[in-house]
Amino acid sequence: MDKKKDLASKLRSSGLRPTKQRLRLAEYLFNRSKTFHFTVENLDKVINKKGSDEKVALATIYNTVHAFEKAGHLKEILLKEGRSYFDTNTTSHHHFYDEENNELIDIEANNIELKKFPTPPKGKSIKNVNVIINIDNDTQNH
Amino acid sequence: MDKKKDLASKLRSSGLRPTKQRLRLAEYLFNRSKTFHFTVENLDKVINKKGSDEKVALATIYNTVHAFEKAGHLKEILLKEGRSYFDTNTTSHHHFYDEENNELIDIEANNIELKKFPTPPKGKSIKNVNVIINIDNDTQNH
DNA sequence: CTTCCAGTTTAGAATCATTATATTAATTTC
DNA sequence: GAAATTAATATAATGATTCTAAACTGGAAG
Repeated sequence: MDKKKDLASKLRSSGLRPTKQRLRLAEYLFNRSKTFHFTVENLDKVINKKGSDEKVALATIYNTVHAFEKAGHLKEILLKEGRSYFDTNTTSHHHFYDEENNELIDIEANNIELKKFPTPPKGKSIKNVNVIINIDNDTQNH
Repeated sequence: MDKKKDLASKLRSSGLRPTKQRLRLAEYLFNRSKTFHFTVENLDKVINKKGSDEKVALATIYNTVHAFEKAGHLKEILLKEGRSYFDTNTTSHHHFYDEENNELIDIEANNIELKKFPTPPKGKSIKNVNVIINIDNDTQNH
């Protein structure tokens, strides 16, 4: 199957040796039709669920996720302190965050437009813009 | 001096007993002309710098900062995982974040306006919007 | 093929910020 | 003021993440 080969070259062209573990994680993360959000804890649970063929060490999952992030295949999302969230959608976009259900929903970049735009301080330029819209149940009005 | 008295009633009206430690922290945090950003580590260093009259336990600093946050006197800012940032500016506003100098700069809410605005999922309403604009040195162009 | 070795994986220890615990101290209430 | 409640403290515990040092592997070079 040539999906495996594609992954291997994706890794290679990022300067990452396509090891068994990286391919396994890459396959889980990238061989799907829709992008998604996850934590390292999630990933560990899925990859190392009981009965799975071969375990991948937690340290390797951390290493790999960071390597993928550095290579631009993942984006980190800052949501709450104490836990890192990652997104396989690496295009410029934003998020709804539903704290109730601990759920993240993508907002396409072109669905948010900053009308006014502040000038960055002298000598600095904008690297990226990060919008998180926190949402609530609106049943009981506060 | 009636600043102290003001602080005490500020605490009391938030349901917080004006203890020595809370007053000390409140004085440091709120009796100043400009709002600012800090971490618990910062605060601990300043409050418990050697030679200071009386130490405040680190746990108390955490408790107090959280109590102040809950009472609406502080806002938490999510910047990088692993460390919480707080802001004494509790009005609705946004931030530039200069990762180079690890510096936060306020952007007034009315300097950013979302032109298009996505509709939140059914049954949900917007609680707050959080914009962080990451900035870079623009000397060497990438 | 075999050898070799830089790059990887691994288990477990270490770290760091934060939170919990259990005791002591300070405030408010009666 | 004494009792009751809330807060402060030192220290231990936690939980996510990073470090370490040893074992392993992919793939380049013979």
